[in-house]
Amino acid sequence: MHLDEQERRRELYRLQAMLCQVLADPTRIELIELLGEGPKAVKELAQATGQRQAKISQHLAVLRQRGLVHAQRVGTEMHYSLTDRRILDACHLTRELLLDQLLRQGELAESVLLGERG
Amino acid sequence: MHLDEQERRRELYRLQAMLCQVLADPTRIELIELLGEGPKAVKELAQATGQRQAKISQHLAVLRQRGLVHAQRVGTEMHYSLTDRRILDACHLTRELLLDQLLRQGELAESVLLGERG
DNA sequence: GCACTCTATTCGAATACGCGAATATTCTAA
DNA sequence: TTAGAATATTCGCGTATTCGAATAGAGTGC
Repeated sequence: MHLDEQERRRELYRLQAMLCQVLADPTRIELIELLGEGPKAVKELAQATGQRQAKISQHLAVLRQRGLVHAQRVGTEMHYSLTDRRILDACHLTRELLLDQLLRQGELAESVLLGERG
Repeated sequence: MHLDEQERRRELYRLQAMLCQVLADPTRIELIELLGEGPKAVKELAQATGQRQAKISQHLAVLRQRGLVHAQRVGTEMHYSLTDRRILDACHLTRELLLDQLLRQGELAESVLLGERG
């Protein structure tokens, strides 16, 4: 299989979209943030997030399949950790973007309110 | 409505997930990259991506609704541009992550092959 | 072996998404 | 006002995702 430049670029976009899809879930984002503090067992994660264990395992499976986290058995527990701490950077960058958006929207809302008053 | 610390954080995760969802489509990523070069008309974007106009408009609508791009009418054309160039940074960071993942997987594949041979 | 803990998977239903096709809207020019 | 170009929207279908509920492993200790 030989791909020309454009096809290669589009294939990359496709994979990148799949990666973003993994980050497109609030529970998974929270898991990534928690694992940013260090390795944690599933039970801990379930407790910290307040979600059912099955749900956490499901999301961890997604993160695992996409290679974002790594699992290691310790007795009966599974300890999960991030495979690459830059995953956190990506999360934080998108969060910054989000906060700026919210700020802008806030300004917009404010100006709208001012406009209504004027 | 008053939210405690944890609820506020989870609300932020929810919004962040929505933002990532927008980035979780190859066509939209390509549009963002193209708009990174400067403002472009819908027709140009359709041409550059090789996709039908309706599809491009649909994706632009998503980007617009989420505030990632801004549209300006010029005659009969609509010129789209990025509202914040850091959207590009976010895309590039996730792409770096992806490339490293692919590299690691390549190394893994290589070691598996070596293992098979050994 | 059995009981217990921790974790993973499967299933089904509800919801959300992406797409093509068709249609509608908006502007320009004559 | 009619034609035509550029863009937007709607609709319907196939598919993917998420969740809870239930169930299945896997490891430990007795």
